[in-house]
Amino acid sequence: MATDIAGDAEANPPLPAPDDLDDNGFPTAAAGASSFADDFYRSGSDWSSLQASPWHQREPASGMNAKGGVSLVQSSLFQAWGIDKPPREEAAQGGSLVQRSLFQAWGIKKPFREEEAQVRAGAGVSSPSPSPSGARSGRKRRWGGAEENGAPAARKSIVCPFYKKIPGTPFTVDAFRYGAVEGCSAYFLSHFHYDHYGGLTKNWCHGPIYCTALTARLVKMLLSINSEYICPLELDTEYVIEGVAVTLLDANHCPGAALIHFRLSDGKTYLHTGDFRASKSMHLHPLLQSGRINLLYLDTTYCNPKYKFPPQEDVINFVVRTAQRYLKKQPKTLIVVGAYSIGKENVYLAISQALEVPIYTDASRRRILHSFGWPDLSKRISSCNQSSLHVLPLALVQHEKLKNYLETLNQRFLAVLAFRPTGWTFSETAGKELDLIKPSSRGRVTIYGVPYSEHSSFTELGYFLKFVRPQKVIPTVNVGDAANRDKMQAYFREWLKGL
DNA sequence: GCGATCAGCT
DNA sequence: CACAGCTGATCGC
Repeated sequence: MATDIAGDAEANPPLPAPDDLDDNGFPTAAAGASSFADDFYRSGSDWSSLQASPWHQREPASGMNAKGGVSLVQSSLFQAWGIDKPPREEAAQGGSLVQRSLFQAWGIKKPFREEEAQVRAGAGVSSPSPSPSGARSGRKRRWGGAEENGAPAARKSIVCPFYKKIPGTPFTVDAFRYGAVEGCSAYFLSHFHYDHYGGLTKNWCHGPIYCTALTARLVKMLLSINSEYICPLELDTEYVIEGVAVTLLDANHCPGAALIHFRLSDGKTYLHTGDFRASKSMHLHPLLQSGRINLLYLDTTYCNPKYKFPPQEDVINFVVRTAQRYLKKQPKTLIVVGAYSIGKENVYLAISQALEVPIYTDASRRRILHSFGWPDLSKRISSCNQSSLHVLPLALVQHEKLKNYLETLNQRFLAVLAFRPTGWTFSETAGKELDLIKPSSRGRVTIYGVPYSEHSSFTELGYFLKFVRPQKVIPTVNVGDAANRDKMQAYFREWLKGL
């Protein structure tokens, strides 16, 4: 059979579901709303090979515990496959985790959901938006905005889009802004960036949140989520959750970011990339080498040939060399790296190591960075702003603001050299040499935009798809625009041709 | 007054 | 362009 791609134009529409569950195991939404299958087909795809029995009728997998929750079936896949891996901090102290109920380990008193504990209609999801697919003139999707006619829509009125649901399971990924999602009893968080955890507040009460241990620490620390909802999972360790084998893999994105691998009891395997940068090391992972992926949820942030950028290592070398050059010319130069809450750590860590200077940043970021538990990073963090390396919010990396910032450090520095690491500024100079990057200078402030991306480039996406050979692909980014969806689907088709 | 969310902006 | 937010205004309590 030819590879099916989400969005195939000549796909046949499905028969209407006979009851309140569609043939992928998702409850059909309230009247007027769309089911997973409806939305999937509407986006133009053949869904026929993904039939799965409804989740609430399936037999639990053998590893599932009596309470219908979670049990650990293998302590580590690396262990199981005889691959050497250094022990992680949590794993080292939690050896007994393997045998114990994870509910107990996480301090959960009772399972969140028994079979009948379906989300009540109207509990958190009110009547559906008239335009659920939200094609909004190229703007990023907004949630819960007032619709055109009449009174402002109730909050949380936007339903969870199908591409955040995992068919045949009661799972969603990065779907926290829709209140209680019908049929969902386990909410996965791929990584701690706002556009993925948005909607998670201290009042969260819709079900357990599964994520990596590092992400779990951030959720607890910064969002004040009741810790009984937070379920940290070790990387490369298979868990059985609601009868589905789940494994988190390093996503090579920001600290704590994970790919999520699902193996259903009927043998279907799905991979959700969250946000990721495809890398060679992923090709070595046992779970991605063995067997085919039936369905791939793909981070398509840069799924366009105009996005080309070098390996992160090359960019880091460029940044370090540039910093050294400026310091030689002017020893009283302040080096600034712009960054969001988490991500880009390796850029300033490399500068810190090469120049042998500590990393200064404000107290809130220091707290976040220390929470990673990375000794090489922690030991270089300083609370003294006399260091010549500062990490600032990206919003501050502008000429006027850096000029003001320099003045607050009265005379300690005479110039500022700042870096904005991002993927998309490089689209213009695509294919060019790093050394051709021209900084923007104004007075004593020099700013370099550098193509340091934590998402896959277009070519890396191509390599990844050819390696994974998914039967179907669901893009998860830039899906608001139909023309763009079609373009991406054409790329997928081309990459997978003949595989 | 307070926390959550929104439009606008980068 | 569109990353992953940030700022200031507004909403609901």
